[in-house]
Amino acid sequence: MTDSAKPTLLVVDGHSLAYRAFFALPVDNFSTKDGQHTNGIYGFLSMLVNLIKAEKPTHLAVAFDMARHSFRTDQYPEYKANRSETPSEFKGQIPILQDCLAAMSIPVLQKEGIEADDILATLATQGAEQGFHVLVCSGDRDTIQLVTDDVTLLYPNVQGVSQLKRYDPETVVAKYGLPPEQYPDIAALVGETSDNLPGVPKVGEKTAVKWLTQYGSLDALLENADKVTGVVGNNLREHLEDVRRNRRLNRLLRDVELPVTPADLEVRPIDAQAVRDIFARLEFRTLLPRVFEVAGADATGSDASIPVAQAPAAVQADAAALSAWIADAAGEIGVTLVLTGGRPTRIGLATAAGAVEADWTAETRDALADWLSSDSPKVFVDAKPQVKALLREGIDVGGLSLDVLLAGWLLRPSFPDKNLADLVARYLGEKLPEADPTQLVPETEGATPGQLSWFLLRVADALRAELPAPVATVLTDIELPTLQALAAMELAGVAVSHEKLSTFSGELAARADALAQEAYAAIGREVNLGSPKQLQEVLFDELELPKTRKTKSGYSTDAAALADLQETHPHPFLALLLQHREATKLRQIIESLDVAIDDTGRIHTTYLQTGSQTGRLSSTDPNLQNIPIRNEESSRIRAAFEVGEGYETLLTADYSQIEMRIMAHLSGDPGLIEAFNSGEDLHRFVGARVFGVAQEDVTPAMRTKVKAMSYGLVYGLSAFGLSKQLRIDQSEARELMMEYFARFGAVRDYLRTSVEKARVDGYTETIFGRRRPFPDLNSPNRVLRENAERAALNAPIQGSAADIMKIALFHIHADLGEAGLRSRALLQIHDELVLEVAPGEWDAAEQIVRTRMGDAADLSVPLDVQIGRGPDWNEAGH
DNA sequence: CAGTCTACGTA
DNA sequence: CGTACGTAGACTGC
Repeated sequence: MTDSAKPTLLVVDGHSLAYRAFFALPVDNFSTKDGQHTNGIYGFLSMLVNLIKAEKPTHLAVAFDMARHSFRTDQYPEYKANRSETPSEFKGQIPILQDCLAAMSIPVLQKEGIEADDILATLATQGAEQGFHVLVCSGDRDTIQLVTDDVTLLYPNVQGVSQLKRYDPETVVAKYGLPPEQYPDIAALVGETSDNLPGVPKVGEKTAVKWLTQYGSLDALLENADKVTGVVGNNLREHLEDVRRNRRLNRLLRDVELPVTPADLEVRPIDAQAVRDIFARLEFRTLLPRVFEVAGADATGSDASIPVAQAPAAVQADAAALSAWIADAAGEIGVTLVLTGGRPTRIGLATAAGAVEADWTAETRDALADWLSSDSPKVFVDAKPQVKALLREGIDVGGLSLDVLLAGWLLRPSFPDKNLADLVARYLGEKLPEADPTQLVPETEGATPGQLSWFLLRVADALRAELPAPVATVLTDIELPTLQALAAMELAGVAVSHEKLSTFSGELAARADALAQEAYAAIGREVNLGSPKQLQEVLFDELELPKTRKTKSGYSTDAAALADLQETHPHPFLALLLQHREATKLRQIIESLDVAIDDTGRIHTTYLQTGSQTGRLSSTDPNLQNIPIRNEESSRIRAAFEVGEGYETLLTADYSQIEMRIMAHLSGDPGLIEAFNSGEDLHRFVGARVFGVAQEDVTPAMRTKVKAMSYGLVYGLSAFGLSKQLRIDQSEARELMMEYFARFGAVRDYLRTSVEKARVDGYTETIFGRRRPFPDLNSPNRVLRENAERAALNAPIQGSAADIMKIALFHIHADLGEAGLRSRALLQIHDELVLEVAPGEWDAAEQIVRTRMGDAADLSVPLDVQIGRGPDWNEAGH
């Protein structure tokens, strides 16, 4: 057998190489947004990928040390005792690295009481015996002893892990003057500082090699120790035991009992979906294609090794055949509507038994309309655009029993799958047939609408099996009804006055220009006021103002920082810059609204029902949930949102202090519950309790403080944060918190226990059963853990509020429809709804809104609803 | 041209 | 060192 025909076994010491990578790569460049350090993981995987690419191993494993103690420390407690504590930033990366390796289907080996190098030694020995060419990759010099004609050592250079030096027997002899098996003898004499193994004083490699050459072996040298002359001879005689101990400890075990043999380590296909998931979480973008390249997988689609799944061919049908097929079909039907420009063009239907599809024509529409609006159960993937398209066709879809995209989001709100292909890969472990858009004549045909329906039906089964009962209830009782209300709201849109917007925009543009000119004059040159980088030059170099809060690439020029500067080092430029920012920001918002107005004078946002991790909606294109409200100027923007033609007025309805009410309910705090039941001003009530004064004696300053505290609680506020927010000493903030909790102790108890419960359960839960996983609550990384704690504290509160608003919304939508009213919901801004009320319908609409919002949840405190009325959003909002 | 950073609007 | 979002412009790197 020639060498190149031999299988290659690559065994890697994961711990030592990741540790080198950890120190070689700057941690700042390798952390995720939320603070997980990834430099060790990245460096290791990067090296491994290069190694696999270069060496093309047929068999592969990575070994890890298990804990600090091993049989070596049992024999010699001081072994490696001089090593400083492993940084916790590194420790936390090891389990994640092992998850990565698992996703890449690379065996991870570790064993109690055994070091990684012993596992490498055992596998190398077995591998060589069994006809493998073995590559050992380790950062520990003791592995040199493993080198033979069949075993090559890859040893990292000092710089890090990017360069590996190859050691074969010749290289070892060239470097040390002795064959590999004698390297431990050299090491025993010289000692190994990093392992806390002292050798013979004054003896280095040169002397050790000279002696070993002269006497032939370590045993012979030790026997003849009395013959060695000089000071070093004396040292040797005085340290014979050290040398014997070193030699005993640096011998790697070659007979560790392992659950695998080299033959079991054959390279297997990676789990493409798992790799994508974990790399997404670690924010490894460039590494992903490299891993897929060496794995021979396709980075854009699913794993190449997973065959494209086959769906039964869909029967091409006409209107009559569709009607007949539906009449025959039993149970749930998967529905896929192909849309072009928001209009249906094709439809595919499927049951487990088979699929059917047709072009969407007037005939098919009529054949399907009754069934589509009936209660007969239908499953969709991403139903909202399809429901919307059907609404355009005059069909109000009924029997919406499942949307697999929503179900997938409820299961994993952090990384929702984007489409059916993702879901098929994750929940069926199959690859959805997709046409390759880069090929003119695609090798694989994409699935047809009927086949897509067939797949989505199977995904639905798999998802249902995974949905915990409370989460399934959230899906059917909250999300699906909400989806239909949202579809109608998006379709309705909101009327916005182009005239009002463009007038205002023009004024703002002029103002911004004037402010910019003044600002240039104040500093004697022109800069791009929108460039933080250029502003930093002006502020900190030219004006020599004191440095502000650090950002990733310099110092902050945000509004808070500029306001601070203005207070300590007033300069006209600062105020002008702030005003310019304000004017341009407003103008941006106005412009983005203006271009979104359609030819009927309305703006149609898109609500992302899977856009948050807490259960809230988000709004895009344009975002109508962040329309300014705080200052005078912004009321002019809101005034541009008007009641539409054919309608009488806008109605706004918002929950007051819903999150604090949920806090009162969840904590059961008697004081807070009383506060809400008393109907008094919450912050006045709380202020009176906290400061021990009568309610009428609560000063505005007191009210501000408890208000900040109350809101802060919902977000996991610290004394530090509170002091910053209120611009008071930390000690005063701490005092305030103490007083607050002395009066409202159940709140603190609730917050504590809810995080602890989440730590054990791994997730938080809203009042209605919506869950959000929090794996980082047990992270060794403090930043990560504490971030997770604050988010976990907030999730049930924000999430329950979102649930309540959704429940209110879909009931309002349904009630208005059932009452035969034309009035309709238009916007949802988390705790506020905006409706358009038709002439003569005010009383009925207001009654529905009031009742449905007030009764959306049965809490131990009332849900207070504020309703406003007016011709535009500004007036209605007051 | 795509992705990141900074800044900022809302609840 | 307070949660949850989306968007814009400047900048960076391919």
